[in-house]
Amino acid sequence: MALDMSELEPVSRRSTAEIVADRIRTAIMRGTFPPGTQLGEVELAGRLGVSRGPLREAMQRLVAEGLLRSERHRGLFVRELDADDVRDVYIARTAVERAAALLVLAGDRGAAAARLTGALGAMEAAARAGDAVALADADHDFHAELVAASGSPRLRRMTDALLVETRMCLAALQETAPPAPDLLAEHQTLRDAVRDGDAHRFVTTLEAHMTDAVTRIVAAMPVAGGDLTGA
Amino acid sequence: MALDMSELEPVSRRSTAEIVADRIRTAIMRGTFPPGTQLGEVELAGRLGVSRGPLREAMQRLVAEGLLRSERHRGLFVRELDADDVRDVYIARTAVERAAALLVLAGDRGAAAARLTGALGAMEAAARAGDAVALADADHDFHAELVAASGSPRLRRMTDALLVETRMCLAALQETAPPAPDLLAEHQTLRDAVRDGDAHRFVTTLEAHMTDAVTRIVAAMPVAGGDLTGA
DNA sequence: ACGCAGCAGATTGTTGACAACTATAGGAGC
DNA sequence: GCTCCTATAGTTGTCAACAATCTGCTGCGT
Repeated sequence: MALDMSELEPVSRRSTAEIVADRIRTAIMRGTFPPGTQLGEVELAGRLGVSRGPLREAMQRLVAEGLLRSERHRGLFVRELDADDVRDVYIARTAVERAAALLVLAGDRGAAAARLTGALGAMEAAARAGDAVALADADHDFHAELVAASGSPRLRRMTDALLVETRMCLAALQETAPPAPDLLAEHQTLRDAVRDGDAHRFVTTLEAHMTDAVTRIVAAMPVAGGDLTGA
Repeated sequence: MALDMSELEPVSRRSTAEIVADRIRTAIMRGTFPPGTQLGEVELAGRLGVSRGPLREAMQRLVAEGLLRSERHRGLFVRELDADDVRDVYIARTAVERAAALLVLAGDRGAAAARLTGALGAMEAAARAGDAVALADADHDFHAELVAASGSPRLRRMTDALLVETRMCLAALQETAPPAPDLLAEHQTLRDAVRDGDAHRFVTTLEAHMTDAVTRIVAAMPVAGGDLTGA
């Protein structure tokens, strides 16, 4: 692992809006604010100990990321994701992670494989402990590490946003319970493909991994226009 | 082309921050604010006829998009792009546009090819007229249309941001003057590949197109640490 | 009973002023 | 002459109050 230089960094270099945005983002990710809920400005500002000004700035940031939906003079709502959104998230993730993996394969594969192995260890531990949320965290970290290892800031930023949306889906579905052994095996295959420099195997496994996740999530989703009328 | 339903849309559905962000984004794109310039809040707010509140919200949005760099208690600066950034932008663009093209090839190729042909017409007209900025606009539109035709909102949003950064590079270089005939031929090849459903040809041409652009831009860039000292 | 005008409550959008911080220019001391 | 300290100007960060708008309810008229 890299050195921990956090002690040397200035304390308050991050703006208040950024900190507030991070807090709300994780809250949305964890399912604290289910999709569709309205976020009142005064209540959130009071709860976070800031005024409405910085909070509104943070909200605009989240709107730009696609996590919130803003209706003028009506309020801010947590974005609701339908089946098409789930498909779209995974299409984008596949595109970005594929590109990241190709960059990794052209670079330092050993270091990347080591980082992925670390994330794999966390997944195994979570799976053994039967901790579903920890498993989701480790899964999240695995893919984040993969893209981070590519060294591309833009792919990294895109993935961060997409992973948050992924967690939103999972949180809304209240633990879709993917079969842990299969999940582990697939990620192990990805790690091995990175280690061995096998691009074709990686891409094939990744695409299968993504389409599997989509079908599982979409199947567990409540039907969009859930009425049983003939139309 | 699709129907023009703009008359039916509500007048002020877009928030002020969004409008302001669009204005500043295009200004940065067009090179009105060169990279590195500080954007004073009071001056911008006065020029746009809004107060500092909405303007700061718009700024946060642009910071989230990666167009601005915020230094606490010091100000907002237009992001400066070095050679690594150029490479990164084109890596991300290649990843996104490749995925978009594969979606298009799996969908309505004819409609997509028609939209691309329209953008190609604008490129030809601009090339004939020798209008470099119009050519850049048409080039921009071509790639935007391609990704829009994929029907993926997320790929669309990513491309919008990446294309703005692309224009930033070009504007900073004061018309890098790519050979117009070659540019036209490459885009024609891309259109034909979409029309014929030739995925391999499309990807190959796209990658060549991107790497060409990178080498051309990087070569025309001022050297990062442009001192001639021995180090 | 049903529908609609008008009102009350709450929420968002905007503004101007105040506080905190940074950078620069000038002068005192060595 | 050079360095360091200080005052000052200009910037950003934050806040509380004001204005505009939407929603739900009440009461009247048909």
